[in-house]
Amino acid sequence: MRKAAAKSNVESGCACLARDVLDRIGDRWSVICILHLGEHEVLRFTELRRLISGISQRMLTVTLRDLERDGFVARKVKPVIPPHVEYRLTPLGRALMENVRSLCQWANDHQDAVRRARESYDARALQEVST
Amino acid sequence: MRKAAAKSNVESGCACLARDVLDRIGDRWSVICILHLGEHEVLRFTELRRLISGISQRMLTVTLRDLERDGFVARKVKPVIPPHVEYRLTPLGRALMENVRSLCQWANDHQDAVRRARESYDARALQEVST
DNA sequence: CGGAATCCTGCACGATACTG
DNA sequence: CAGTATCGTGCAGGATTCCG
Repeated sequence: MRKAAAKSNVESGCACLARDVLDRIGDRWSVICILHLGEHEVLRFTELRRLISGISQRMLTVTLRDLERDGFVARKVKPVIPPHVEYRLTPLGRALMENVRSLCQWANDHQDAVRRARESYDARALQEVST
Repeated sequence: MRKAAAKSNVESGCACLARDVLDRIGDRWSVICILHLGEHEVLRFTELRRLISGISQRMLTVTLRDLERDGFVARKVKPVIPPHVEYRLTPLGRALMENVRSLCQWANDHQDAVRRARESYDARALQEVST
């Protein structure tokens, strides 16, 4: 959901909506990053990369930069060779993580309901085709 | 975030994450639809269209269909001419709305913090360029 | 090690036109 | 009124290569 992040945030009549924050939650990689950082306190770039199997190195860079830019993640560079960079949640980031956590909780609890609704919907749609 | 909805939901090692639900929350139109339906109990297609200024009629169709498919929205067609279609939240949809609401609340409360973080980040980035 | 730069592709979404 | 069908396109995001 990086995509929406670029969109002009001019909202409908619905005023705020705080798209900025919702976008991060809609972004798959951001959520995973936040959850991992919530569990490990501090992580290096490559450690995160290993934890999040499937992420391209570019997306990890971009995701972390955005999270840092929004004040959710703190990035600390130790000027040594080879480079040593640490990432951790800021207090704001931790607050966000709490929300994400409870939301994931709710989502999991109702995941089955969604799956069933989807299956029955698809089944009905299929029937109409055969009609 | 309709985009991610098409993605294979094979998650990393992080197991669940209930991407299905998070995607809806990341989707701008879905959130707006849900909030409006939460306020009006029942709405017709065109009423929603007017409430959500800026949405294309195609996106409203697609968004509503997805929400219905996932069991968040109920669609009732009255077979008259001209057609009369009503949309309302299901119990599951209302539950989702509660979450969305409180999340928006939190987002609004911290929107300023994010904006400030962003500005200071951008300011620093600009400085380095001029260096 | 932790990125930045570049290229390439698919698909999300808007605009437009047509229908029962 | 409430959609569906079709086309055009911008840009998100993966793969690859190079760098301090």
